[in-house]
Amino acid sequence: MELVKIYECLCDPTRLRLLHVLAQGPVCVCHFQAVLGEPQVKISKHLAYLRARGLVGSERQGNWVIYALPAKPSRELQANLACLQDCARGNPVFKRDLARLKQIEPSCAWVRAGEPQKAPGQCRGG
Amino acid sequence: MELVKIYECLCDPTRLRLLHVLAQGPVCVCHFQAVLGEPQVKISKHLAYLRARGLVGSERQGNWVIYALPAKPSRELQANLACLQDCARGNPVFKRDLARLKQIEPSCAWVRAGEPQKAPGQCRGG
DNA sequence: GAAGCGTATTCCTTGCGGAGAATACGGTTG
DNA sequence: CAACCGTATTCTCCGCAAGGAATACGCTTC
Repeated sequence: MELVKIYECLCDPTRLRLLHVLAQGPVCVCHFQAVLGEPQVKISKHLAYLRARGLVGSERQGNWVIYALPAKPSRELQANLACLQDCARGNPVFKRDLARLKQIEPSCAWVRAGEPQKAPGQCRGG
Repeated sequence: MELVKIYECLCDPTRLRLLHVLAQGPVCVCHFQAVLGEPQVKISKHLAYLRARGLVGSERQGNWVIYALPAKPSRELQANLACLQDCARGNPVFKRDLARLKQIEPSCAWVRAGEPQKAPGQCRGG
């Protein structure tokens, strides 16, 4: 059952936060580090887990790797991502993640636009 | 996060089927055996897993133990159970379970009514 | 109270996932 | 090409969950 694989991806708090943030749009690994406040290995491994199961896709842009939700998620995935968004409302952890994402956002507008990066500058939102 | 516990319960095919069937109403263990076609140990252990995490409740009636979804599920649980019902539509495994449940149903109307069992008779739907 | 039924709990083995440390990789910059 | 950055992949340890076999439990019946 594909459903089970989806739930396996959802049954870890870190992955839940990653997917919740990704619902806002593509994000690179170092931003995930800043937003979640978790070490790079942890972020990277959970993203690999999600990618291996088709819940996210990735694309390299220079040094950075941008992750995004699939363009055409399956019906099951779509339903569960929507459910997650719904359940996340009111949860302080998820809200804090979004707040941090907003703070960082301006420094990576090019990610959203899909343009190649211009300045080598810092990726971490600071 | 309570959400994670819910997803941990959902990431096994047997438990998914149990919960899906339970959405139709209370069911006793031996009916689960008949409906899912799985051995008693397996059913019983997965039900214990769900009960320990508050996803189901149980009540003894003579020799039988009847399981049911909680009367007042949390918002998260409610949302995810609804999502599961939605995703289950069109899935042959889930459909087959419901079909078997319908066949058995007449033999355990007393379960639904909450009455104590009358005849000792066979519990397995046959 | 002994036998029978339905259900739960051990015990064991197996495999997978999580975490951290160290290291390897690909790409960019001088 | 050397140095550096961002990211990925090892490796090892540990805990938990799944499965099956055997057994224990609670309740009913005779």
